[in-house]
Amino acid sequence: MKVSREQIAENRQNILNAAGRLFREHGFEKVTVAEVMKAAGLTHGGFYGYFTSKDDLIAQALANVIGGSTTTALDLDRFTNTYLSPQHCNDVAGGCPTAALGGEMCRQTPEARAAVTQGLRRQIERLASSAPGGNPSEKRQHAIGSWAAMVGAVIMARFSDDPALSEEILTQTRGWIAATNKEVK
Amino acid sequence: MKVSREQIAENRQNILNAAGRLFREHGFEKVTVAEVMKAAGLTHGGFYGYFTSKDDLIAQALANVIGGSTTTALDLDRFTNTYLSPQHCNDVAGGCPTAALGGEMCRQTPEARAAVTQGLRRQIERLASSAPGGNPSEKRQHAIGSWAAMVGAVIMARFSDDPALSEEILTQTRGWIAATNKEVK
DNA sequence: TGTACATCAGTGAACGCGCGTTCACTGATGTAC
DNA sequence: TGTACATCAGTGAACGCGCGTTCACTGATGTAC
Repeated sequence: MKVSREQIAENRQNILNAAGRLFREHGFEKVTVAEVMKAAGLTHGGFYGYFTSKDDLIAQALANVIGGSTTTALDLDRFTNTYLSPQHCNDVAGGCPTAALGGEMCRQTPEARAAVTQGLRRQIERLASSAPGGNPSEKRQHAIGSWAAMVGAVIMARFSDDPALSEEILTQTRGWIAATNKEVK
Repeated sequence: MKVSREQIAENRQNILNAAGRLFREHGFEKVTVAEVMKAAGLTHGGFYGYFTSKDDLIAQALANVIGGSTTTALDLDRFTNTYLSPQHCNDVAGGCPTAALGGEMCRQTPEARAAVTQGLRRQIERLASSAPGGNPSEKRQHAIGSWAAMVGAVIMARFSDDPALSEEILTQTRGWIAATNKEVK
């Protein structure tokens, strides 16, 4: 049956949100179009009214979850602690898309890669504004280095099958980033 | 037709090597059993004489590619420069399995995760031996922090669709790690 | 404002393809004599 | 050492399932009068 304009917009957003969570949790390949539609409260047949293909959904879901975060500057110390917390590490579906899907991104369509590259640029800029360092170039180096360490640490903490090792990776990386911050300040 | 014992051992190794490369390049899901067998010079029907399932192949291919590297200590400075080089960044199929597949590892079988966790432990120990720091605990923190940064940097450099940004991420992370090393020495 | 009708979002059955897995068969290997 | 035969790794056709995608149909929406 036909549906109101507002309902269409809401359904679209529901599909994108559901896809974003499911992709982060299970990866692009393991998630089916039917699962996404069901999670959004619809049936699979309606999918192609919203997207031209599954790849199109992937690109738009990434743009949605990345574009959703604000452009506000971040406090690097606080952000680091939140990012490297056990809570974030355990919340794959609701956590950082780069940590959950970054490894698969290099195999995605140009559209999808463009969306996450834009997100990467913005993230570096947000972190650089509050990074330690005497000049913009030093700040940027700190932002890139600590962002890389955060992403790598969460990925490794997540695949380790030993909780103690996972915990150690998060804690030690936090300590390491904090140490580099102090030294330059 | 039956085949000599040596040929069996060689075929098995060929399958594991082919799988290791294909998985790193395309991800676990996109690679088919038939493709792996073809790359190893065999037909797909013989696969189940070597492995009980595709998941079994994944676990054993990971153990093979990770167990293959030696336990020798690494020079952290030199290793960092090699790891964060454009060559390594471009060689997905022959490069670090953690960077290529780390993001998908948390969704794999317990056997596969056990193999890569063992590899992670060993890698930390190898790096820690040559890491800067006054005591083993400081060395270990440096090893973990810089290893996380290397993995994260290569992942992000690979998915960025802008070569200049990729290059910057590698270079800046290299510089950042080098800076933290000097400060403590 | 009320009514008739064209539009079109959503439904669910169906299609076709590809993949993991199975199996009967083949013929080289390696062993027993 | 040579020969006959049992073994079993490899082959390729086939199976069954699941997934992305299509499509004829439905019925609520929103517009034209």
